[in-house]
Amino acid sequence: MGIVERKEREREEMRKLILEAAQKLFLANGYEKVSIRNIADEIEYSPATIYLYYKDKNELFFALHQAAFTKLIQEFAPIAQIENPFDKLVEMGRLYLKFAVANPELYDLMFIMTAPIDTLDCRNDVWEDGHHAFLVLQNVVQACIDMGLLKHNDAEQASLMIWSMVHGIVALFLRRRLSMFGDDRVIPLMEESFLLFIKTLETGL
Amino acid sequence: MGIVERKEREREEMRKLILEAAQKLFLANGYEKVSIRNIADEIEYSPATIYLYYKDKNELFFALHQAAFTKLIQEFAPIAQIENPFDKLVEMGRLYLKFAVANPELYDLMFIMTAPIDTLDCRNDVWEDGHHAFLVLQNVVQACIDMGLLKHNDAEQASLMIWSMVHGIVALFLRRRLSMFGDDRVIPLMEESFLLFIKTLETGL
DNA sequence: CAAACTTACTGAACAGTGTTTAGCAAACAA
DNA sequence: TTGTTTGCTAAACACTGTTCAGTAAGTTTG
Repeated sequence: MGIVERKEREREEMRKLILEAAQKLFLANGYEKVSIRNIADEIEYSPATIYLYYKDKNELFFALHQAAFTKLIQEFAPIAQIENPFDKLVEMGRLYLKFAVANPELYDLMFIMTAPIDTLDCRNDVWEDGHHAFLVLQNVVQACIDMGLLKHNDAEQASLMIWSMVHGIVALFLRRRLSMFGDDRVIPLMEESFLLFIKTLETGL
Repeated sequence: MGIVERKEREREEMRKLILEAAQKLFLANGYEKVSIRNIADEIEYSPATIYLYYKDKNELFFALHQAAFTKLIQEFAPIAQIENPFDKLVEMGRLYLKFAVANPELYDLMFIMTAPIDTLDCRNDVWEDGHHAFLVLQNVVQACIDMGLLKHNDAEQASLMIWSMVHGIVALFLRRRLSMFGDDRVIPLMEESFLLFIKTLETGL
């Protein structure tokens, strides 16, 4: 009686098929131009079918947002090799920036768009992916404090400040609020601002 | 022959009527639920009429975004009284944060939504409102440098770093990425993070 | 004043959106 | 071979932004 197991498996495959089609269209055209009908066309099913596997578009976006988090975490793997926690912190920031610039749509989905978060809100769920990622940062900051590399002793506060700065520059860039600096200067300026921030952590501005 | 003048005046009044109706609905229901038809209903005109005064929805959003900037600048007026440029900088940050928390939809329109910026892009225009606001910050930072209150000597870089941090915390909050801290802790945490940032500017983290 | 022209506005349509539902055919269980 | 469940879809609903032909009023001209 392996039928229910097979059904379960088929169901998961269908969810994956939808998700990957959505991801493909999403990365190719940007999230604004991805409609349920587009995705349905892509996988050669009716639009209504998608609703048998995902409650609504927000839930689909939430699943995409989760996939983006696993990608970010993968790209963070190399930092485990770094001994010094402050160097680790700096490299985390650099990789975070790099990820955002290389995957603007994914970053948007993870940290700017409200769509994925809306499903959490209406399910009274917590944002586990985000919380987990924040705790990774907080642990590194705590390690810095423990080794006397940072004098401020509240790791949570310090982590929020650091995340805010890095997110800030990325968010301004992705939502085209740095256009006044000119297209050719923006990316270098972002990097310089990040480096200046690191220097400021060490010795003040 | 004051007819063309009167017509011009009536045109401006109509633009204002549309803008204020849009603003009202916008602040009451959030931008996602404001449609051209809603606005048309509000002012008791046909939806098509709105297109005689604004090219498209983005242009209307751009006009709203401009109005929000004049509001922000108004709220920044008191900082002119402050002598010490570093105190000025701190107060600017505080007012910026306050504005964002008090007017989340306006802040979103100014610094997060892409809609208003899209009209600039397709007109090959520059973001004057944003650039002007940034220069206000940059001037204060430059004054700090000139008085030896900040040691880093590139005011543009330093300003971008400061703006990024403050925008970052606001953007994370407005897009509900700080939910893990609990509704009651978020606002205090934001303020603490900001104060920690100021302290970091002075002496490092 | 009447005719010609201009302007301001609108009803209706177009092409799209997310989402729901009734119904149908195939797969399964009895 | 029945009866039941499952997977899927066509069609519709209620929206969205936007365009355009047509109308009625305002304005200018003869």
